[in-house]
Amino acid sequence: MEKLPDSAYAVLGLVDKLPRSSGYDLVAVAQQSLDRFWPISQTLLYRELQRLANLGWVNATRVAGRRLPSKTVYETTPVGQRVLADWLATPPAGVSRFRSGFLVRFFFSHRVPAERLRAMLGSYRDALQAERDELRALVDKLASRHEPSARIGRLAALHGLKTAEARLDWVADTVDELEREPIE
Amino acid sequence: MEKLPDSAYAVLGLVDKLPRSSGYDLVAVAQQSLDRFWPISQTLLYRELQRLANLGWVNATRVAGRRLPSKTVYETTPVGQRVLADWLATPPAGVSRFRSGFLVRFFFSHRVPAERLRAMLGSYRDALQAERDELRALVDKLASRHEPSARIGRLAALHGLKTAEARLDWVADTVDELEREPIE
DNA sequence: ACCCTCATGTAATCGGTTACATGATTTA
DNA sequence: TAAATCATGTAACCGATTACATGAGGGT
Repeated sequence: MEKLPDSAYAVLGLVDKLPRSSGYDLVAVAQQSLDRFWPISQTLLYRELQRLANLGWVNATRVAGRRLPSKTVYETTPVGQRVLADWLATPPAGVSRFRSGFLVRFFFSHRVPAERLRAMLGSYRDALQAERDELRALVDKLASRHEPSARIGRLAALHGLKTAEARLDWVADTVDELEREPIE
Repeated sequence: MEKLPDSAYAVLGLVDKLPRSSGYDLVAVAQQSLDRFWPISQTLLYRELQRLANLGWVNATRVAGRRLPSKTVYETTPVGQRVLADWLATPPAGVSRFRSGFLVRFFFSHRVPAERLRAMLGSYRDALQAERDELRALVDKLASRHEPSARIGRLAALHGLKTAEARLDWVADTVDELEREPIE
């Protein structure tokens, strides 16, 4: 059994979650929800859709539109559903590889004048606050709905919210410490 | 001015931070420190080193070793230092794109039996705890040292520590909620 | 003799992004 | 008739990883 990139399974999951959706629809969904913790570009999504169809994990059905342009809709096959279940059960390889544009800069900020360092921390805080506010709004919005997917979405958003809040605390602490004891 | 990937500047930063180090040394440093928030593989590091030398941002000096094999050591040029300072001052593009193998699975866990879901959360918690313990140890180790680089390293580690702790809280809350109100 | 550390690379592949192209249909 | 939405793609590139190759010197 060949091992595909996680993005392939993510697309499989999307198809399973929203059966009989077009690629176009799935792109929109991916951009709104999944994008925060597993970005998938439009091109990639279509490519994976092709692959999944070739593997027989999803069925592609052409639907002639009477008013809207005709489209292809997808749904998972029994095989696809089993593969998806298997993938969900395998723990992700290693810890989450995350790349932080802020931290990599911060790490090299020896020699950076204190004032600049404060500015860096400031714009990081701004970005975090924006993210926190968005996620807070999303959590609130989903709190009123009780279907499984809404609950899961809310919990995923909460994960991001807690993360952002913790990092905002870190920024505050760090600013304090650097004020009390500037570096060099 | 051409725009290079952040990894190029990260390597430039490494050279600047540890002047007259060999590629081999820098690989080791990158693997230990930078790896958590900006992984750079050995191959990539050597490639970027080449590029930086060609650009004149670092000087490469061949050092014949009498006992150890000869090596090439690097140091930033004045131009390189200015470029590095500029890069440090530019805020990172967008928010940090992070990919979570756990969250992407969790997001598709509709239909996953409650027991499995608990197992997923459990192994996520294990990974987080391991990360938290490592970072805690690193923070403690660096707390005793007061040079700029140790302080920055400690603060960067604290960033990861706080993040891991917040996520562990999230796991606990989520396990509670799913116990009180299972999904479907 | 053999393995470990030091030291630096090449080759192949791939996952993913950016930019662009196309065309139909609906709405203003 | 012009813009917006729906819908799907191609081409090119690139950053990064994996796997492998090589060789010298020191330690057991």
